[in-house]
Formats: sequence, structure tokens, C-alpha cells
Amino acid sequence: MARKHLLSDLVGQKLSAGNSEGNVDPDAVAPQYSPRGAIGAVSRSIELLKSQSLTELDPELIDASLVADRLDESPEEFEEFARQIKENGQQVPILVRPHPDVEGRYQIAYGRRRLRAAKAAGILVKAAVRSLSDDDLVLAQGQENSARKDLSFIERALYAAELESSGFQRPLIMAALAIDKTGLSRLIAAAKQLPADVIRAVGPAPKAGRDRWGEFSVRLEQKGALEKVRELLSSDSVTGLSSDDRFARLFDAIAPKKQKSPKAQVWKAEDGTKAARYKQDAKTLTLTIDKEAAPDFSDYLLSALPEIYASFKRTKQ
Amino acid sequence: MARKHLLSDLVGQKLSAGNSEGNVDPDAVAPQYSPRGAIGAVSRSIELLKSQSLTELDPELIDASLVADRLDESPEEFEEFARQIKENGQQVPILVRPHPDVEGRYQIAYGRRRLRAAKAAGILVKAAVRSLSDDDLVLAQGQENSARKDLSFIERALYAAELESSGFQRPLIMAALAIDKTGLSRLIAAAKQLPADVIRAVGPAPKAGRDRWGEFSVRLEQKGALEKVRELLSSDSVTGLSSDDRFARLFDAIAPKKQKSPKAQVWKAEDGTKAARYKQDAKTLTLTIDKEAAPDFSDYLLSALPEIYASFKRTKQ
DNA sequence: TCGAAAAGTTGCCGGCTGACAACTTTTTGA
DNA sequence: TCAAAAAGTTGTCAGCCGGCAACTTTTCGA
Repeated sequence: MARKHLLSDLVGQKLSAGNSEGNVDPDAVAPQYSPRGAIGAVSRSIELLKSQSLTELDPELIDASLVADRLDESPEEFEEFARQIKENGQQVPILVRPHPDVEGRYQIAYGRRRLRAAKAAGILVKAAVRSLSDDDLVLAQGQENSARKDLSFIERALYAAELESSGFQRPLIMAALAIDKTGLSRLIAAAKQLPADVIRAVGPAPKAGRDRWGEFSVRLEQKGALEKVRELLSSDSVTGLSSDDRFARLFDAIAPKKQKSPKAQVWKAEDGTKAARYKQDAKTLTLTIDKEAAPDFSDYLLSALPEIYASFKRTKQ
Repeated sequence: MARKHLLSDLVGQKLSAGNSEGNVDPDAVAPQYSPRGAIGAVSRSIELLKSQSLTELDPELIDASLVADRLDESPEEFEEFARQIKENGQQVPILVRPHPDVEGRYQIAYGRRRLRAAKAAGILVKAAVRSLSDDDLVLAQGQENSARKDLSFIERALYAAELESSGFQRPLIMAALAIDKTGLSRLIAAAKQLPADVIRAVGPAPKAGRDRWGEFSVRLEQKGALEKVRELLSSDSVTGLSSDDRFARLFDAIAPKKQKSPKAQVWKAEDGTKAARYKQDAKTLTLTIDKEAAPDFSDYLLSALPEIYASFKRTKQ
């Protein structure tokens, strides 16, 4: 095997720095009407890899590979999927590579679900066998996942963190997940800050994104919050919910007590007109004048501002 | 064929009113960890439909069906795709139904790309043949598309509008596109307001969404805008761009001249402190006080507000 | 024919994501 | 050893999308 890095070579140069700043190099990526989900070049080469030599393998010969991507699905769902495969046969092949140590065995790159299903159904699995370096494998797997954008934020986070702790380089992970260094940094941070057991118990929560998971991990640092969450997670009222709802429930359950957002208040003038609303936070006061409720007041206020400020200075002197 | 409406029956009750208001009926949809893209029930039945009886058909026997979904892709891309199929064979079958009028012919439900490619490669196409009512067909097609979420806003809009003008009921279209009445209304509005030739010339523009297409159609109503756009669309400097960039270019080209957003201005006090910023639009004035630059001023302003308002009244009397 | 219900439209908001920019930390090379 | 470069982090923003709610138009039934 002269060439170990089919894919990683291909992405080669792009695997260097990596904010989405300057280094886009229009020629590296497909020109024109670029493919839907972007990732042009990689995607194309994946197809190349898949081409040629489809075989049918005994699922028992295939071992789990480096890193798991998605979180577990519910048994019923898997059931359904397996039944499907059993009846219709498997349409889309999986991708495997020869096991690096054990002759005659394989490691899976992607298609774990299909593999599991085939195993359960006791049938051979259609597979493409390729010699892939570890990097290639990760790239292929990641690409497969990001093509159908069905990984939730937290799944991507776990996946990224696992990749990193398996020793893969960030540029590679960035290419696999099709994100820039900012995004990757945040994914990994999220996965590291959150307790693994809590994440698993919550599940994939497809609607919960970066911000809310981040805020969640902040809230977890409050005294007693983690315990509270763990307790809730073992109660039926929570386990029965959908993953999204479960997240929402926990998220709310450990919300800081105090009306954290001293939300917009309406200021009413003496004559009753609701001329203004204001909102305060740590750094700013935002005052909003309603031009319909109080015509011209906004102009007046603006022109009076210097005077007001001056008189403020005076009181402070 | 006793049952013509496999699918539409299935979605049956849900096809009634249809904002996302009350009628969710937790039991109608898959419980628990519900499937990724949602659409539980429908998706499941689609699989049922696909099951059994895969055959290989001569592509020439298959006619185009009711409505086209996606916009054309670039020839190169199709080229690539076709080559792929030619080399690897077609993995995923397409779905067809017997032609309602002509014995021995078929109509395609989904998989037009694959069909075209097979035709080009001169090979038989793997197909599932089902008896589908028009409604079922649309549902299946729509479902297939929304599973892989790779239709852009404007493609969905065209598709929705075409469905509607072919006489399909809104509830059906809503189910097919997995959106609520609000979303559908907006899709159709967009497709109707925008000149078809312009849309086609711009292309799918995956990054352009509801807001910008909407704003674009408003801008097109300005005198001369449409002409300008058409002219640009025939110039090389624009045709050479990616669909997204093309959209962006046109969008900017007919931007209202005047700095429409009288964007935030900084107000500086006499002593030079940048105590405040303000922004105006038609309905409101928003004043933001920086608590760091001018400590306590925010409190002062707030407490002085009644007085200021009073003196404003006075000047106006 | 008319009033109520259904269907459709519009405004708006919250949450998600990707991106840029500025900043901090680590690595690298002379 | 230290300064420059690279890598990583954090703040922030624009744009996309789904959803709710209020409003307008159409349909329907008595």
C-alpha cells in the first residue's frame, strides 16, 4: 500500500490553519454551483473510495472501530430499522477497512446502524472494503454524517471530543465535521464541561444547540444543581419525556432563581401614555421610545440629551 | 385496488386545520425519542410502501410526473453523479407508479436524478413500483426530499407553488413539506411574487432564506429594479458566480440607495465620553446608555425621565 | 343572508448556526 | 531565550427557521 492517505492528502493543504478567514482557495473547492452541503472535494473523493469492489461480508467479521458517532437510539426505532432491512434488503453499502492487526477481519468506517441491523437479522452485509488510514477513516465517517445533517449539537460535541482524545489532530477533525476552528473549539468545550452520564441520560436532544447546552453547563455549576439533575433523571416523569423535552425540563429545573433577566419594563408617563420601555443589564441601559405613543418625544429627548448629561454632571460634581 | 390512499389515510386526521397550535396529538406521532427529522408516522409508512417488489425497469418506460421538485443542477455535477452510478451501479431504488392512462408505462414519484443518470448511462433502473394516488405520490416525493434536507428555500417555494397550482390541497402540501400553514403560506407567497425567470436564473441559492428572498421581492418593485436585475443576469460577471453569490450580488445591486438603516449613531457628551448610542427607525427610538463609559448616568436618566417628559409636554403644550 | 368557524396571512420573537474579529495561549525557529 | 507565528478561545452578529398569536379573508351551515 503505497498510498495510505487517499483522503487526507486530498484535503491536504486545507488542513492547515483554519478559521474561515482568508484561506478558502476557490480552486480547492468545487467551483460554480457548489454541492449542496458544501464539502465539495472531500465528498467527491469519498465516492471514489466507495467505487469498485462491493462485497458481502459476514457481520461477525467486522469489529467496531475507533470512535462512535451518534448516541444510541431508542430500541423501538432500531427495531423498526432492522425490520426494514430484513424485508427490503440493505440498499446502501457500509464502508469497512481490513483490520490492521488481525488478518481476515474488518473495521467499520461508517454504517454502524446498518451493520447492527444486518447482524440482528442474521444476513450478510453489503460492504465496500478499502484500505484506509485512521485519518481517512475518520474523514469518511465524518463526511457521511455531515452529509445527512442529522447529528445534534451534543452528538457532534461528543464525537469531536472523542476524536480529539483519541489523538486526532484538530485540522482533521475540522475537515471531518465541516466546521472551522471556532466551532470545533466550542464543541469540544461543551463535551468536556458536561458530565458524560448526564449527557447520555438526556440523549441527543436535536433541538438543543450550542447556547442552551452552554448555559446548561454553567447552571450545573451552581451548588446542588448537578445532584438535582441526576435525581430528576432517574424519575419517571423525566425519563418518559422525549429527549428534547427532557433537556428543556432539566434546563428549567436549575434555572437561577432570581428573575435573571430584569426584563423590559414599561415606563408610563403621568398622563398615562406608555411612551417608553427600558431594560437593564450589567453593562447597559436600553431605553426605547415609542414614536406612536408619544410623537416627537424621541426627537425632544435626543436634542435634550446634552443638557441632561450636563445636569447629571452637576449633581455629581 | 381497494385502497387508493395508503398514505393520505394515514396522515388523515392530521390533515385538518394545521397551525402548530393545539392539534399535536402526542399519540399520532412517534412517542419517546422521536425520529430525527420528525415526520414519524409518514416516514414509517413510506418505508412500508417501498418494501416488496423491487424490479429493474427500462428508463424509457418512465415518464416525468406531476411536479418537479428541485431546480436544475449544473451539468458538471450531474455528469459526476451519472458517472458514479455508471461505475458503482445504483444503490438506492427509485419509486414509480404505473402510468394511470398508458398500459405498461410508469410515472416517477421520486428519484429523478437517478433516473436521468440511468438513462444517460443506458442501464436499467432499480425501481419500486407501487400503486399510488396522486396524493400519495406527492407525499412520498415530499417526504423523500425533506428527509435529506437539501432543498433550498426557493426550491421549496417553487415546489409548493407548483403543487398548489396543480390543485393539491394545502393540508396535503403541508404534510409533504413538513411545515405548518404559516410556513406554507410564506413559501407560496414568495414563489408567486418573484418572476419565474429571475428565480431560474439565480438558481437554488441554498444560503438565501425566507427573509432575504422576501426583501428581494420588495426591492424588485422599485422602478427599474427588475430591468436592472435582468440585465445583470445576462452579464458574464454574474453568470459566472455561484448561485449564492449571484443572489447576493443582485440583492445588493437593487438595495435602496439611501442608507436605509440609519444605523446606530454614537452620541458623545461634551467631555468626550461616549455615553450613549442611539438608533432610529420608523416606530421607535432606541437609546443605549453605556454604564461603563458613564457610570450612574443610566440611573440618573431613568429617574429624570418623568421630569424630562413633563418639560417636553410643556414645550409642546 | 348572515354570523361563526375555518383557512390563510402577517408580524414578531427565540433559538440555532456559521462567520468574523479580537484576544490568549502555545509552538516554533533563529 | 524570546519574538513571531500558529493554534485555540471567546464575544458578537447576521441570517435562517420554526413557532405563536393576532389579524383578515373565505367558506359553510342554519
